[in-house]
Amino acid sequence: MATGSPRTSTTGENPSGQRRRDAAGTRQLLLDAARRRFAAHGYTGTTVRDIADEAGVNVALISRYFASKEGLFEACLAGAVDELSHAVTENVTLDRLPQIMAEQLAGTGLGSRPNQFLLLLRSSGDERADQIRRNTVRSFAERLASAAGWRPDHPDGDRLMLRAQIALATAFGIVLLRSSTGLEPLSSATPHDLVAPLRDVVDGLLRERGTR
Amino acid sequence: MATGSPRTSTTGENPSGQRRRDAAGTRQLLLDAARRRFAAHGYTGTTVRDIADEAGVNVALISRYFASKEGLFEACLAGAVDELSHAVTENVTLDRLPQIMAEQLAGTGLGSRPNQFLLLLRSSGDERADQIRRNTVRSFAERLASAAGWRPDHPDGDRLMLRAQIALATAFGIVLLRSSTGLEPLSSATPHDLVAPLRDVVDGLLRERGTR
DNA sequence: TCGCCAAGTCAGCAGATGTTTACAACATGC
DNA sequence: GCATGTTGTAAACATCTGCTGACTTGGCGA
Repeated sequence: MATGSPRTSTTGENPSGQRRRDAAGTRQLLLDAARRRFAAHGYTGTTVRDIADEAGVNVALISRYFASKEGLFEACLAGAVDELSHAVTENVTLDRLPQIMAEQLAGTGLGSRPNQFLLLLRSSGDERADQIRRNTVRSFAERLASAAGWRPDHPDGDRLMLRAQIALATAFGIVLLRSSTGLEPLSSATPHDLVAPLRDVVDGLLRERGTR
Repeated sequence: MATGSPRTSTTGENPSGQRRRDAAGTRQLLLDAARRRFAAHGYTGTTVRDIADEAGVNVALISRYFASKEGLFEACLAGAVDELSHAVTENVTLDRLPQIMAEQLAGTGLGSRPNQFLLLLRSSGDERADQIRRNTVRSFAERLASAAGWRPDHPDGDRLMLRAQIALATAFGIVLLRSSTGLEPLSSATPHDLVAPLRDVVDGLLRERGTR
């Protein structure tokens, strides 16, 4: 795997297109490497030396730029939350949801897209990071529930929220199975392969058939 | 939390009902503690001293009885696979599936039931253990697919298998969300709460509506 | 050109971690 | 009682891990 996206700078580049001394660029290299490592091996399964090596950067710079391993993890989480929140907008409709989920779960954008989801499932033991994780997951569940007509004071709202959370669980489970086991055909499924089954799941869970 | 189930022996017990020297009992204490720890914190997030302390046993006995931390993990995995295979029988029907899933996911049996599922998602880095995990997950997916009419040479069998794997992903995702985030109402949902949504998921994914 | 500060390197510390080794406590057969 | 094998304990080990402090190197403005 590559050591990360090439640094995009306008001055001081060496022949390979990378700057030799570029704080922002180095920071980003560390973030990218850390996201991959944390997502793949979890927090405790990743060492700062692993990250530094993958980024092609000295270990001590992690402490310099992120204060600590936990700081780096929080930065990764914040970035992932940011991108995901942008992808799954606040006002989703049930009709568009399966397509969005399929693209996010199996998106081919650098192959780094599913990492975002995985990060949300990786506990670091750090209380503040876990708080971010929890809030993010809850926020996503509420967006799903809203798409199904849920409102904070909805009568029988718990039932709908539970179903939204189960739909979210399906998404997380798919990412996890794809990354953690080589389960086929799921692991190689394209967004196009996933959208029809996901539509059936979403419809089955969230499409109201009366109050049932 | 208790240090595990009381040792069941017939001789040499002390006043508290526990034998002071009982290899099989100690082994079991270690297995129970390890299952809880591994499921809750993952392989790398669990130290042998954690396990030994929770079991109330000396650390060195892990090496004695299981050769290594990896050996202990494999033993945990084998036990979990055993219990789960027994719970989800080979010939399941689509009708009974939601009830079985709900009970396995939210079963109150000691509160240790969902751990089994979690263990299947915890990678140890050990190649042999990961092989067990993969094979087990694949076996479960095939049982689900079979319930939906899938056969090894089924025409368009991949489509059905993919859907079965997504159903399995839902199960794993639910366990994960329940344990990893305190997401409500999902985390407190009883088997009874889960069975209706799960039925909708299973029906939506696996119940054939013609060949579609 | 030169001084200065940011960016990067290097070695090492203190604690944690998996494992081993030597030893003590106990139960059992004689 | 005593020898013997089993069970449990304690300490130490080599290595790994996160982090730090002193140092070097490079780039930029004066």
